[in-house]
Amino acid sequence: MVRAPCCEKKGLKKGPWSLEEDEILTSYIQKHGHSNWRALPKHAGLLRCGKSCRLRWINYLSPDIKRGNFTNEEEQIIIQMHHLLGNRWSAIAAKLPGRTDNEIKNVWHTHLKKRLLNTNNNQTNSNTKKRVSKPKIKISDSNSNSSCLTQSYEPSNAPNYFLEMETTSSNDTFSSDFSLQGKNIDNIINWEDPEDSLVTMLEIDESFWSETITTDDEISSTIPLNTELPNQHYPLNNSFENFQNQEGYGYSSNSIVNDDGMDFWYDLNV
DNA sequence: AATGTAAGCAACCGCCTATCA
DNA sequence: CTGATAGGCGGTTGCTTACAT
Repeated sequence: MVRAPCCEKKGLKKGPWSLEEDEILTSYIQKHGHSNWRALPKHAGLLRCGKSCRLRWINYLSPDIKRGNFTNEEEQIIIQMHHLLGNRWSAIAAKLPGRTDNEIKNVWHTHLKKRLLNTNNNQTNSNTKKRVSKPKIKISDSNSNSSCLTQSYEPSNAPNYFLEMETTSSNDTFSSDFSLQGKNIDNIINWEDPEDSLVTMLEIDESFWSETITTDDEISSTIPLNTELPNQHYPLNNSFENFQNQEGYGYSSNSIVNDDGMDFWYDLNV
């Protein structure tokens, strides 16, 4: 049985919101909050479905929304987080306070994707023989010397680990997820919580976008199967499992292949 | 000035998961 | 355990505006 869309009730308005509707919704939420979106329009006197109200509030009316053009820094963050997370717009938005997933999605499709494609084409044209290395995600001991672009995340009471990423991929449909010899990175990193997250923003570094030749042999040793990960320090969540189910990607112990045939590696040195 | 085309963006649609009875 | 419901998410649509011819 297929559930009917919530907006199919007769008489519910669709399309752009009027100023009056905005004022009604804003006023109601400021007074009563939005604990129940489905019941909200009825109580507020709006001829909209709850989903529509929620979307309007979250994407436009909420006082937390930051308006205006994206800064270069914000765009770089989106680009890098997209390389890490793929089209997980809400997760990316969690790293950009005041920006909504919808807004980020729009910016990606209208600006950043084209920009990356152009950049990639220029690079390809300038050196067509250059092989693009496979993107590589590494988690390594913070005490080790590494020349890789390094993101430090050092939550209190946690061992010092670094998340490192090397990639030359500019594939606009690139999506990613990680598992570590059967242990997935989402069990280590709570992407949704900026307070507890191991991952803060990757530092912008020109080398991040440079093309390097990487052979499989260069990838350092992977974590032994019996290695204990410091899960006790990091809240578990099930986003990996959800993502896996939604996207249906196949993955093995240390490589992932997406629909476009792109694979990548990660390793964990402890 | 009129028309066609592209770009930008708000909003909708459908699916998924979490929750609860 | 099962089914219904609500909230959330990503993909997509379609309207509006800007720009080109």
